[in-house]
Amino acid sequence: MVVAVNDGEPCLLTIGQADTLPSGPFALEHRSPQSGLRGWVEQQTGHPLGYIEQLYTFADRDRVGPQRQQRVISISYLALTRKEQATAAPSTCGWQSWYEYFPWEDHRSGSPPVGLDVLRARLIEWADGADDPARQRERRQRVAIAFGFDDRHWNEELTLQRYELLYEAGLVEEASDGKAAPPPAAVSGKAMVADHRRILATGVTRLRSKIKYRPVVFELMRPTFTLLQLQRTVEALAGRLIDKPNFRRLVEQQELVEETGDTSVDTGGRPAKLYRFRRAVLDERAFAGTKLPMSRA
Amino acid sequence: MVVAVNDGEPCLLTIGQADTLPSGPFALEHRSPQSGLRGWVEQQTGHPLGYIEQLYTFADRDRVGPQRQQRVISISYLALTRKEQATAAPSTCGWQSWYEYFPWEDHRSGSPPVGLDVLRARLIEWADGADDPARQRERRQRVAIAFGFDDRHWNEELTLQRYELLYEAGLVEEASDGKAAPPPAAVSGKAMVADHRRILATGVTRLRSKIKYRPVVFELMRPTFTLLQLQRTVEALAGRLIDKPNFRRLVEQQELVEETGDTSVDTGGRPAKLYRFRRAVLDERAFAGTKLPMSRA
DNA sequence: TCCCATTATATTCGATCTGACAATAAGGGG
DNA sequence: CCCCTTATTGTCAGATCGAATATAATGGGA
Repeated sequence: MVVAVNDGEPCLLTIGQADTLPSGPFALEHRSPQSGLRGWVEQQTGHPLGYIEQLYTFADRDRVGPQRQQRVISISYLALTRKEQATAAPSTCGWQSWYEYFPWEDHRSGSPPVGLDVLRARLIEWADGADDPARQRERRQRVAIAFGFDDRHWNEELTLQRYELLYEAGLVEEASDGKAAPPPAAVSGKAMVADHRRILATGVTRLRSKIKYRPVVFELMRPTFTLLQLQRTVEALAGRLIDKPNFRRLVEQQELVEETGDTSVDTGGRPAKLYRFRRAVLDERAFAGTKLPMSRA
Repeated sequence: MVVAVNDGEPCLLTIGQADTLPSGPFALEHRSPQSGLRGWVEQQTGHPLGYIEQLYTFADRDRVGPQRQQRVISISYLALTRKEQATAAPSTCGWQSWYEYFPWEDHRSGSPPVGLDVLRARLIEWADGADDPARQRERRQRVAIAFGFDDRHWNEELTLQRYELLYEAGLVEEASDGKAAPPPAAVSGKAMVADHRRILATGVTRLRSKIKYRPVVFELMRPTFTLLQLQRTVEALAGRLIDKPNFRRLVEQQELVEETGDTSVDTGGRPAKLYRFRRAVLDERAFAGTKLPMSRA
């Protein structure tokens, strides 16, 4: 799964009918699958992959086809890059906004995305269709948490849980069992081959979580950028709006960026200072998770 | 990597001369390696694995031996269980404190572990032995961050980084290149077969991070426990002390536990209330990472 | 030229959280 | 009944966070 953000849209590299993630067998000439992936993508996009991370390894029997008596092992990766370079890429691959596959995940407009109410209604329908009342309550609760019902807040990090719920409820095309038709693609999103959309959901979840404690966003930025551009990129990934002054405060007090001295020729209004990522922070600081109530030193 | 905590010691299941992690080839009769692992460990320990998580998949050429022209794929897992059940386990496997392999990681005594000063000295030596001054500074900084020099605080989540630094500096047995002898095992820890100690370091890092945002500790607890026992378990994993009142506040305000009504027949002092894990929280709440400066809803 | 729309940047404020520490409660043993 | 030990509760200052306000710099139009 190769991700880039341009013009405020989080995009993903696809092949085929925009329904397949780039993939291939390991070639033995590479030392690791990582380096194989890197070479392949750099050739395709003309841009180096700044960041690669393993997502998950699938080794289940019966994953590919129904009754193959052979185990296929697939290692999925998450990679970050930029797509600006208009390279003469083969027409077999292209960039797609990832919200085409998950329309319900884009909350940047301030209001819920179109179709989310439809999904909610059908999810409640599904929950109420459970066998016994206990299971009904349990389903309703899961749906309420994942999709932010009642007084609960929307949690952008639950992308995978949401996709799994929709799958379980038969509301995405991949899970259509013939019983009930899923909603139109504008609501339930574009389907992908095999379990590729699930891998995508895993990657989105991982990335939305990761940007909060490691400075990986900068892999998606141009060498210099304004703070608003940086914010828009984070918003694109998170799928929700961020408070501008607070975002600036956060970035500045962590000393993640430094001014270049230049200002941006922008789209109107006061010119914005240009910044660059301070790569030194990667050496200066350790970026780790959250905290625990510590004891006296 | 199978982890349990008993009597305040974080333990790990080993085979061989306590230098090998349990492992085996996938059997085709299992649907997934996960279920194969589960069955195998349950048979060995007599206790169900409460939690399994994939750690990392190694698929590099040359990982096993120097010049095998065959790719071996290893999927490593982290699993949590309890070891109380004195099962008639085969003598081939046993439990070892994980601090036997990482003595420098145990900061629960309040003071730095014995031997850490030796490692620090030799690490600085290694840093100063770099080719050019720039590389020297870079090494010193990495060492200072990972091992908490100067005014920097000890960060328990950097276990993997620390092990990798020690490896790079040739201070662990696995990395001995014949040049300089690593410190004695009491300082540099017990070595393991192949890269098993690196996998272990990965697992420790992951677990130390995970306990902070997901309630996985309870997989290591008995059905009922006192808050101090819970705290001691977390401390065992984190390798550092926790403030008691603050820990209690954290656990209670998140409603992770409920009183059983009983009190513990304890080792002296006021009896402690017994608690049990509220499994319902897993359904009630979503446990996700940290926060981002959000916008007005 | 001056005003205004637009966007950037700086500052403030109250609520909440966190680390640190003090105080009180409830047992057992001498 | 005193005292030791551990459990439990409470307090308090500083940091952090979400929210909102105030000021600055540009271009465009009256």
